[in-house]
Amino acid sequence: MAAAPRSAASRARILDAASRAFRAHGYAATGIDAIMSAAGMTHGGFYAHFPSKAALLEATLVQLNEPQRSPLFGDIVALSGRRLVAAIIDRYLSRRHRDQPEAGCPLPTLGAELPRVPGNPSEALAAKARHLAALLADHLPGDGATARERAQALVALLVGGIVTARTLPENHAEAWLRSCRRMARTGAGLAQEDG
Amino acid sequence: MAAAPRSAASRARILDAASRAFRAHGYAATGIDAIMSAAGMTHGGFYAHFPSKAALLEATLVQLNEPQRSPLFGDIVALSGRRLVAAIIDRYLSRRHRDQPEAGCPLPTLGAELPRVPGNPSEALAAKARHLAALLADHLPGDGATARERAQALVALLVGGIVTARTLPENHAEAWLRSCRRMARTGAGLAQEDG
DNA sequence: TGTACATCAGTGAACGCGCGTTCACTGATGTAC
DNA sequence: TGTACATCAGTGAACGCGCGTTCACTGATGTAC
Repeated sequence: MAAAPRSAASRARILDAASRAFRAHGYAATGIDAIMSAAGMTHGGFYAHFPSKAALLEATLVQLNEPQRSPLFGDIVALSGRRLVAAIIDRYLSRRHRDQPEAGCPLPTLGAELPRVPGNPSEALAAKARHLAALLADHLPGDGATARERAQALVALLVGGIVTARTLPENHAEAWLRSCRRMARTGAGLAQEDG
Repeated sequence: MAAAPRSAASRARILDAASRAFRAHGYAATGIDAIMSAAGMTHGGFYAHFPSKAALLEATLVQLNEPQRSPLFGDIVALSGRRLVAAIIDRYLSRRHRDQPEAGCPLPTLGAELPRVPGNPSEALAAKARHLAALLADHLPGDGATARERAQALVALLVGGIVTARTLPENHAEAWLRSCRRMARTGAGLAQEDG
């Protein structure tokens, strides 16, 4: 039996605060002090819940990989086929996702930083990319190999669409995202519907 | 007349070292000490050349926006039309670019970090994205509006392809990049040639 | 119900350490005469 | 050609500051009897 958790509620608050802060400001730029403040505590108590900042990062990524926790896709499990694919494209490449990194996918925010952090935390990110590609592949038209290929490129387009849209000023972001959504639908083999 | 530069060669060495280090390790994670060491000097002399670390970042981005300095495209100015587009896609989404961030495009490495840094250094990155999109649009098939749209999404796919491929382990990166290249060619309206 | 004690969760001060920045100084180079 | 001096480029020690981590301590909760 592992040691009993101290306070499950506190641990969950720390984990949630960290998950949002890492996505909003990056891993290195987020201090434990800020995380604990957001969780309503002082920084000293942190080490009763997690052995290190690196372990906290790992825990946030594991949690984000739980399907039911997936930030953007919680309520679209009822869909399937091209309606599912279209919904993922539209939610991922949305203005809301661009503007709220703290509530979005960790790939655009942490994808560039984590491969440089010692201890391979980017493995969890790679798993996220592969899971998303597998989900898309299951619902794309075409045979298996073609669908898998398209799904991989689609993930890249989603991630890159958000990364680039976040560097652009607000008034250019919307048109940019629309262009990305259009290529995503075409690349996915979906019929072009509305803009 | 502005003050005469101290040592143009030293300044250029600092700028080059910083440009590579920022792309390799990110902006915040790169110390002035490391940059000056790479330039063959001690850290104290830095402020004779640049007023601050932020100004150094700005200078590196401006330099990377000079067309003739563009890291990946130096020797393809002779091409045009779909051959140019195909060459950009193949070089950008290459194993070499994935493996050598310090010599590559700043968008995948700094795209997520700079929008969070105070002082809007990401404006220079946005300019990079727009310049690349404009270059592609000039050589894509289709009318102006369509070409511009496709070019924007293409930039997103290029950037996202490298970001995601860098999170993946080496043995999966090659197939992933190939998938991205294929969708990029299709999305650009090019005929599918070899893998 | 009441008392004594053990355990628990969180506090806040303190520790190294590295970073951006400053600055007095050194040695080399250039110029005046 | 030689001397005296000013200027320049880079050195290295020092400064605050913030961060990850540690730890002695406090107050609250639970349990034994």
